[in-house]
Amino acid sequence: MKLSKYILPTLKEDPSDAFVTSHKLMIRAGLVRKETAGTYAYLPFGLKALRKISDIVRDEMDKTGAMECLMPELTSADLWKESGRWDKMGPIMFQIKDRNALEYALGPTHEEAFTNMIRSTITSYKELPVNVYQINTKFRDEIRPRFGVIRSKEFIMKDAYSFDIDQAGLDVSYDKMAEAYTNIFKRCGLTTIPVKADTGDMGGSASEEFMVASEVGEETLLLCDKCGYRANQERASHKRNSSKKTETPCAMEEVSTPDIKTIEQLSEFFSCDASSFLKSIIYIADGEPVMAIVAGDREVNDVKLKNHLKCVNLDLADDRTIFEVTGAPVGFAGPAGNDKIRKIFDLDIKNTVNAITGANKKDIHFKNVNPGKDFIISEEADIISSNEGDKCPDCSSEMYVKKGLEVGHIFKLGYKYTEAMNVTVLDQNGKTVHPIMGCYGIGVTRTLAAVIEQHNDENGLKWPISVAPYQVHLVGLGKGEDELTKIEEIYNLLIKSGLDVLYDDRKLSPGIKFANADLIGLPVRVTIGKNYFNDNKIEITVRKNSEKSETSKENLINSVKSILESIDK
RNA sequence: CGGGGCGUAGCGCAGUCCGGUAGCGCAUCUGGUUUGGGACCAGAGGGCCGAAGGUUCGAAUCCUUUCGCCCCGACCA
Repeated sequence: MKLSKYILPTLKEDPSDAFVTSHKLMIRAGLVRKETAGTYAYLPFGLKALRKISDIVRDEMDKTGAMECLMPELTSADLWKESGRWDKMGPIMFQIKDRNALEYALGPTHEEAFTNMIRSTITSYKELPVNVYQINTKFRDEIRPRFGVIRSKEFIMKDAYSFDIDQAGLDVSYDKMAEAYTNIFKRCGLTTIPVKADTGDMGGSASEEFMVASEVGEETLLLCDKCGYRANQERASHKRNSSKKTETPCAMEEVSTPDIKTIEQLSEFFSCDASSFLKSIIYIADGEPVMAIVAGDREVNDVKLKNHLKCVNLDLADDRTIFEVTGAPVGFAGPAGNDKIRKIFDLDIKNTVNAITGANKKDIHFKNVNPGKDFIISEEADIISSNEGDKCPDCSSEMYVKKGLEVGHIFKLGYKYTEAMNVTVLDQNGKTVHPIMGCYGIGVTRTLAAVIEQHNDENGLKWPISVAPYQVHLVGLGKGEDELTKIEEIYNLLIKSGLDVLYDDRKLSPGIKFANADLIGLPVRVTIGKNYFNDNKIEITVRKNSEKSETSKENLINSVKSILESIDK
């Protein structure tokens, strides 16, 4: 491809609306253009990289025996109503009507579509297991799209769904996907961390996320290097201290705490550590108020609480509700002397001694509050988030925290959809059974952004060869007809050898061409200039490490190919 | 949805406080000189100042409304 005829709108300056590296570079290097918030147009250069990624995904998926399909984007509301997600996922879906007022959703995911397809095509255990997938656009009405293509309203995803006759089969299908994912991300030049994750609204049992360590990551991971424990903060747990404090329990008494509400203010007022308090947070779980009680230095983990309550909606209660159920304004709630509300106690609470907590009266706290004496631990669960420094649940050594960007997610879904949508096959005994499902996603467009997050420097992109839009960047620095013809010869030579070449044939000064080559970051740069016209010397530069070498026209192809082979090793 | 910031040429920005009919850099086009790390000279094109309404003799600038974009939060297979 000749650059003079190529749409590659590179930018010298960072676009004003981009904040993260990948977003800036994707725009500066001419991969994408923003259409509006959360939607991007892929230009030729960006699409080429995207294709490289989807080709890798497709290749590895096909190797596992999975079959590529293509589901409609316009999905009937009936499908969603059947699974119960029309209302449940409502806000995230773009729900639309046709002229006859029939309802549709632009697919935010395709469990229903695939399940429906399988329902009408598979009838016997002999046909199982199957794994079907697609690489297709997803539409999600994100509350806040951000970071370029990392969180957008429209993005490309590879989603796969496995159907097995039993749990043992699902385990095999799941493991195959885990392996394929490891291969896929490795081939894309990404270092990923597989972590245990929450299954969220998807339901199901096991779930792993493939995370790329990144400052722009939206997830917090808890990691233990000693035993390899890796979990998303949403579901990470930690080993608790099992022993009770040795202090002698004292009698509970009221303390006047005018206008002192936050844990911070309380710590100062009582001059003691945040952990001495019982923090009582009021939530509304599917319309019912509940109180979550955790140590003052801890945060309630909404996901864990939601899972424990098995509720669909969990929100912080508004001020009025808080007043109604505690008899006090925000800041004075506590488990002691309040029997009206369902209370969930964190696992640590039973070991507290002489704690301080709200008295359910304005401007009053209790001190020397003790479980068993001043309140009963009616319901106990792990409802706090684990933090840096907490002890690993498996080996008790200290865990640390890293930010992660989710590029892939695999689930053991279970029977949720096959039951809800009544998918059945006949088993060996001629009995009607539901197949068991797994589902497996990869954010393809997000993976592209992740690759760029991991491969760049101050001058621009540094493509791994596997996803580079072109392998070779040919920079021609020729003047007259003669010289230009000689460069053209080299260009043709490179192309004939099967290499994918971008030839900068523009009439621009060398500085611009070099800066541009660095920006768009193709793995190998071949420079044809006066050294070639005078001494038959061709310069090869490796973008990744700036290593330069010289070769002749005769050895060019071999040199380039051997460099390409060695670079990413 | 809450809090903050911003919409002026393709891109990055100044001008807005203090009203007088729009400017800088880069990019683009023409001609010429240049050519191994973002060259130079001369010339040219390009903007209803996000939109609507209002105040005024006169609005990019003041007032009202509205739309959009970015950041933080809530949200998030």
